[in-house]
Amino acid sequence: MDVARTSTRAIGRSAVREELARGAFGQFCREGFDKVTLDDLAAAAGVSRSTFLRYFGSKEEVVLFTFDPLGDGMVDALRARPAGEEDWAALRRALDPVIARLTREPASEGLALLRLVGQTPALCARLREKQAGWRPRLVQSLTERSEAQRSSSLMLHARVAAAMECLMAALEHWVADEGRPGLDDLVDEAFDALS
Amino acid sequence: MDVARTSTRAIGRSAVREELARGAFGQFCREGFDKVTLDDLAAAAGVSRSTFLRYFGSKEEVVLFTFDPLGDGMVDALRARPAGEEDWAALRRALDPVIARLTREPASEGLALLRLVGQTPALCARLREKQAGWRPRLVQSLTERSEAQRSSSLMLHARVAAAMECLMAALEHWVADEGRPGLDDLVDEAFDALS
DNA sequence: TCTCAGTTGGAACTGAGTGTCATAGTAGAC
DNA sequence: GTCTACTATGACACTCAGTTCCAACTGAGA
Repeated sequence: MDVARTSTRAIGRSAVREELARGAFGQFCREGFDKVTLDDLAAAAGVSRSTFLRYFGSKEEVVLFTFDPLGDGMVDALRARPAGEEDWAALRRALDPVIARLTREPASEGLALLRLVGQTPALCARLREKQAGWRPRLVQSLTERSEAQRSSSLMLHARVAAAMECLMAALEHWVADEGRPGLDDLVDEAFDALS
Repeated sequence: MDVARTSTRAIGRSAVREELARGAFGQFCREGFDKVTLDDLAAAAGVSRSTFLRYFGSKEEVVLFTFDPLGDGMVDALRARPAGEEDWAALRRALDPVIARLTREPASEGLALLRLVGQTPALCARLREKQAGWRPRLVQSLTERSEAQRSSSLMLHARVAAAMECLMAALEHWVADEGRPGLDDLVDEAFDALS
C-alpha cells in the first residue's frame, strides 16, 4: 500500500531528522553557528553532506524546523477562540500553546534554542521569515472568526503582525533575564503596551 | 587636513555608489533580483566584481542602502515630538518623514523599489534586519521622551516593534493597490487597529 | 527472484562573500 | 611642479552554501 509505505518512510525520516538536528545543535552551541560548516555537521553525524542537506534544505533549517509546529499551533488555537472575543484578546490566547511549548521541561532547552537564534543574525532573519509565512493563515483565521467584518484586511494584518512582535519582544527579554520572569507574564506585559 | 580629505573622497564615493545602484536597480527590475549575478552587475557597470562588492558589501545592500536614511529620520522625528504626547501617537508622527520620502516624486520610483523588495524574500529578510537595527535607538528616544517612565523597556520595545509592523503592513497594501490609496491613510488605518 | 521507489554518496557546478597583493590614481604638503 | 601618503582598483585564490545529476544501494511488495 502506498499510504503505509510512505508513512513508515516518513516516520523513519523524521526520526533521523530529529537525531541529526540534536547533534548539530550541540555543535552550534559549542562552537557558534557560523563556525560550523555543513561538512563538519555531516562528518559528525556520519552521513554525507548531500544527505545532511537533503534532510533540512538549508543550514538555518537545522535549527529552525523545530519552530514549524508553532505556526500550526497558533492557527488552531486562534480558530478555537469564541467568536465574540476581541481580536487582540484572541491573539493573546493563541500564543498560549506557543508559550507552553517553549517553556516546557527541560526549560533550559527552549532557552538555549532561543539564545542561539538570538545571537545569530542569520537565524533571526530566517525565523522572522518563517513567522511571516504564518501570518496569512492567522489573518485568515481572524477573518473567519468575526463574521461582522468591522475590520479591514489591513487592520487584521496589523494586529497579527503586532502580536507576533509582542511575542518576539517578550522572548528577547525572557532570554536576556535567563528565563527568570515567567514568559506568560512578559507576553501579557507586551500585549498591554498596545491597548 | 584629515576632515577635508576624507570628505571629498566620501562625496565621490557616495556619488559612484548612487550611480552603481541606479544601474543595478534597473537590471533587478527587468530580470529579477536572483537572476542577476554580481558578475552581471559589475560587467554592466564597467567595474570589477571586487570593486562593486566593495561599494555595497552584499548584493542585497545594493537595493537596501536607500532605506538607511529612514532610520535616522524616524529617530529624529521621534525626538522632536512634544514630551507630553502619548507614545503611540508620537510613533505615528515619527513615520511622517518616512512616508514623505517613500511617496515623493517620482512616485513610481518608491513603488518600484517596494515592489522589488516585496517580491524578493532575500530582500524582505534583510530589510527586516535593517529595521531591527533601528529599534534600539527608537526605544532609547521613546525612553528619553517621557521622563515619567510609566512603561517598562519591554512595553516600549513592543510599541516600537508594532509601529514598524504597522508601517510594513501599510506598505504591503499600498504596493498591492499600486499606490492608489494614500500611504498616509493606510498607516493611520493600521495604527488605529491597535488602540 | 524481480521490480521499483526512495535513499544515499559522490562529483561537478554556480554564486556570494572574504582576503591578499601589486598597481594605478589622486589629494594635499612642500 | 614634485613628492608622498592614502585610497581605489582589478586580479586572483579561497571558503562555504546550495543545486543538480548520476550511479549504486536498500527494502518492501508482486
